[in-house]
Amino acid sequence: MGWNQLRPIQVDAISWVLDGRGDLVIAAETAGGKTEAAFLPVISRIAENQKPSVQAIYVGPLKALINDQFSRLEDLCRHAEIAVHRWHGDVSASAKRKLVRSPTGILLITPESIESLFVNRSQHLARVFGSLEFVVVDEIHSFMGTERGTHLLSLLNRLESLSSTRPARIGLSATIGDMKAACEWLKNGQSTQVGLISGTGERDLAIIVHGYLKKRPVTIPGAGEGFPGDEGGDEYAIAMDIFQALKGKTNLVFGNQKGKLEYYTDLLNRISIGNRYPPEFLVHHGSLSKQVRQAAEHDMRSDRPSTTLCTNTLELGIDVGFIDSVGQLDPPFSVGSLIQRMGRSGRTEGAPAKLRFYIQEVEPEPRSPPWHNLHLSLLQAIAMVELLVEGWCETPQVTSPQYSTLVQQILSVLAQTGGIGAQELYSVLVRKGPFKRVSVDDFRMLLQSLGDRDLLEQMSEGDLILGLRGERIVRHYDFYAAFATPEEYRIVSDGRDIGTLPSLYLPQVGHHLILAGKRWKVVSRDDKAKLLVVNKARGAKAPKFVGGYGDIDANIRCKMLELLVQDEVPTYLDRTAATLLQTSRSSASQMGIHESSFFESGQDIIVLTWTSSRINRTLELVGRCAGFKTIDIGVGLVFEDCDEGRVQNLLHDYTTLDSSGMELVQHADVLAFEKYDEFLPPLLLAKAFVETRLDIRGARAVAAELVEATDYRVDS
DNA sequence: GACCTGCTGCGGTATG
Repeated sequence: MGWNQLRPIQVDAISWVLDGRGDLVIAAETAGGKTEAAFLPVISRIAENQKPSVQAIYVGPLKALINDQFSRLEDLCRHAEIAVHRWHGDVSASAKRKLVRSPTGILLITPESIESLFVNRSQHLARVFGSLEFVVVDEIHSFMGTERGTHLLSLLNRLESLSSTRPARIGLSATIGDMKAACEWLKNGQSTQVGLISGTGERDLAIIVHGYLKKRPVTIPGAGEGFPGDEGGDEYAIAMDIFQALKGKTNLVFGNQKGKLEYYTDLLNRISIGNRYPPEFLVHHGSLSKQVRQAAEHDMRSDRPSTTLCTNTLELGIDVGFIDSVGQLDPPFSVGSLIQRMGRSGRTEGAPAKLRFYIQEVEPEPRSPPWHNLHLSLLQAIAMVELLVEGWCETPQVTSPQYSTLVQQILSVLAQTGGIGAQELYSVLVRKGPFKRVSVDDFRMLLQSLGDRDLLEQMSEGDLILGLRGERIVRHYDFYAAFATPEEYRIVSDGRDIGTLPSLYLPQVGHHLILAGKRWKVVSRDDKAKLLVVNKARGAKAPKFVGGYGDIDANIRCKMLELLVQDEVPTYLDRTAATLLQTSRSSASQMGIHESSFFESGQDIIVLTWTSSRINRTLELVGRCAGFKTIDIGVGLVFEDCDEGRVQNLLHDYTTLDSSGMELVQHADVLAFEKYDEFLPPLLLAKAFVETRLDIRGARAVAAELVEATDYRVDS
């Protein structure tokens, strides 16, 4: 291959795997040679002793990633004469039939396609995977703590039980906060030891944080329309700065909201044309059609400069060629995400990664609540940069029992076997599989509930089989994924797919729309085909998508508070950002943030907790449960129409209460989040909510800290 | 005040 030498992680992985020392996690940055580290020894082992069975599988989270790895592995395997196959939704049925007829070598596959094998080709599985020796899982950090991850672990467990010997698992991961958690995830309760090989990836960073203050429109009484004040901090100013800094080179600008990225792409291209410059801004996200996305990817790899505004779609390792610098609109939701995004720039030897933040704050009104003066977005961005430089990164939380995914796996095993006893079902999925925390009683209750809803039925001799409704669910092609997706309409122009929009926010016929960075007018709507036909137009309105809240780690909030009580101004802030930080510090000191966590605001009490989203969500429900009107504001909570003493008592009482959290559930607005939650009995639905959305122990610890800090102040 | 991911079998028609 023209390589001069192997990298250290490759040398270590080769001896680990060739010595047969068992399961392994390999952690290194993107393009750190992880794939070769895993596959060089795997290929050696297979070449020694080829069998008429798939001997190694590679599981990847994306079709595009599988396609990339497929070409790389084909090159590596050519001389060893080992076949490489891929299996995902875009692979032809004939290629799939061919593999099933004569299984060999290495198979690259998605979790959903493994699921489809169990449902549609169960009679061939023992032959195809009877001599499976290696299971390689790529990007395991993207699976940890998600439904898709639990789904995958269940499938691997079922797959491995078909093989005569237990295959070795090799996980490939980006660096996460606690690598042991990745080893534990891969091991999934089995008694094996999991080795860890980590690559070091120190790089120089060039970071600047641009701050903007958007003035509120000033309304003069009697003048009717408000008119804007100083134009310095609005979206146009931000776009102007992006245009000046990024034009003429190839860059990525990450954002958190698809609608906002569409808006900025349109604005940036208008600015380009207005300045007699080619419109070279592209957009890339999950609601754009495959053709639109591939066109953007193609442009990025070409020599022509272009800047692509994107979401996490371009965060994982898809090849987009050389990227000069990375922009970030608003702070992202995790440091891990920031590291991955930054890692996409300056991929040449010795070149620093370049990162530009664009953070817009809005000027508070005279009667705004006090935390509006703290410029929380800016604080969050700075906190994340500080944590990144310190080398800290989140560890994905893997805690929940995932009843929704268990429902899917029960239906899948029933489809695979045609019928099975309840005890054996329990053994396959719970005792040996990833649902170990589900008790026998809960499992029985779940089966009962699925029986009541006609998903399954019990025959007279005791075996469970699919019910009529269960049969319908399993036979629909929507069954294979463990995660839910909202209902969408396809947006089509001239017979070509542009993208999709959620049914919830469809523009009306005759109205305008920006999508794929272009302007459209809605011509017609077909509810049966879920189709919106559009034509090119001059009018424009940014699209709206369905969204929720991002969970933020406690450490980020903690660092935000730290920044408020320090004096030092980081060197990577521009002038406005530095001024805004000073303003938030003086507001914080005026509030008395050093002395207390409790603040009066009108009739309300504000408690600033500076902790995780999950803890705040829990404390919000604790308040509601005790009859308070409580609102979660991200960095803390508001207790409406209240006084500090009552809040203190509430928190104090909560620290002494020994509760499981189940009493909080009835005060939550929504309980069902996951795909098969609608089939759960109420008790399990409540348990799932407590385990995945709340943090009972954390909330109690924070409540105790808040109360103790107050006691100390009163005493002294 | 959020983002992302995945998917089968079929019947029809065109091509070799």
